[in-house]
Amino acid sequence: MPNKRSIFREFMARNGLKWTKQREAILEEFLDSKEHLSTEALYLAIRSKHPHIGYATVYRTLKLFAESGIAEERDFGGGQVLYELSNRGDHHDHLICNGCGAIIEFEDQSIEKLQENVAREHQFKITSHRLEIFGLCAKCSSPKH
Amino acid sequence: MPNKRSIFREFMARNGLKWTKQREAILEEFLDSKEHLSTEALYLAIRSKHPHIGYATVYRTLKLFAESGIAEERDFGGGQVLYELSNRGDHHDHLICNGCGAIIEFEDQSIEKLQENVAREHQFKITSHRLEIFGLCAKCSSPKH
DNA sequence: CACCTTTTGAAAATCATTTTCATAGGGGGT
DNA sequence: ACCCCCTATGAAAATGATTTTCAAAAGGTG
Repeated sequence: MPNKRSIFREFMARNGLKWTKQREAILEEFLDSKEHLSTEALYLAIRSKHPHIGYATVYRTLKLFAESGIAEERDFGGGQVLYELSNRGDHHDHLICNGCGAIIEFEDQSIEKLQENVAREHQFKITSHRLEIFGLCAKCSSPKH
Repeated sequence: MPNKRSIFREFMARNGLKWTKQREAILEEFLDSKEHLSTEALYLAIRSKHPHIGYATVYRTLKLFAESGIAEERDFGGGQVLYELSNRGDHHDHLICNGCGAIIEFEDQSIEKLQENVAREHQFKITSHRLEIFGLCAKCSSPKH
């Protein structure tokens, strides 16, 4: 099980891309952080340690993460694209709290199966899908809040 | 079954908003057009008949359609928000062809049920959800293309 | 170590969408 | 029908996320 660091380095090598200290710093920061973060959030986190790294570089590097497969782009409609570490193979979907912004992941094979049925009925070849459920999480829907 | 025209007019009246010729023209054009269209597409369609109507007015009016309930905003991630006429009550989801851009609607009660189960497990209160399946439609995945 | 190519950072450019602001126009009250 | 007040409109500027430009600064390969 190659880790994300080596997957990314291999991706870079395979595509004749260079290993720079900026990319390394951004990778480390990304791997350390919790999931679902915006380019802006990552940029700000990195800025404290590496004030010289520019916004554009963070954007460009996150795109590379997505291309290499170690990260996935998520557009939950908040105006900003979020990136999350991809957990090889297994697909998951999201519950998104409109109250506190929490993002809860879940996996449901039955739903996946039913989606495949729907696609089959339409002779549609699936390449990807997304299921997002919006609402209020347990905390935000409790009377105390 | 009040039609969309009257629903919208009532919404306007109820909120002290005015009935203008621009809004009427935009409404008519919107009701006439096929579903899932961008503000830009609607603006261009209207421009031929009403060259005086501005881009901003189309944006503002589409937002009103969404607020009034006669239309729904959809963000399929193509950079532009699309609007579709809302078909009373029933929820549907989408198959989106990456080849020709076709958007196929479908409804599946079993999937909805499973979503409710997932939400219940997380004590999550659903307000809305979206399920989008991306891939190739029958036409685009056939060998001839 | 040289050289060629990619990368970087800052600033400018894009693109969809929103806002500003001065003018025009609904529509309720008279 | 006329006023008057407030909303609506259009053109242009503003916004905000993301992308591109471009000259200067490295990778890394031979």
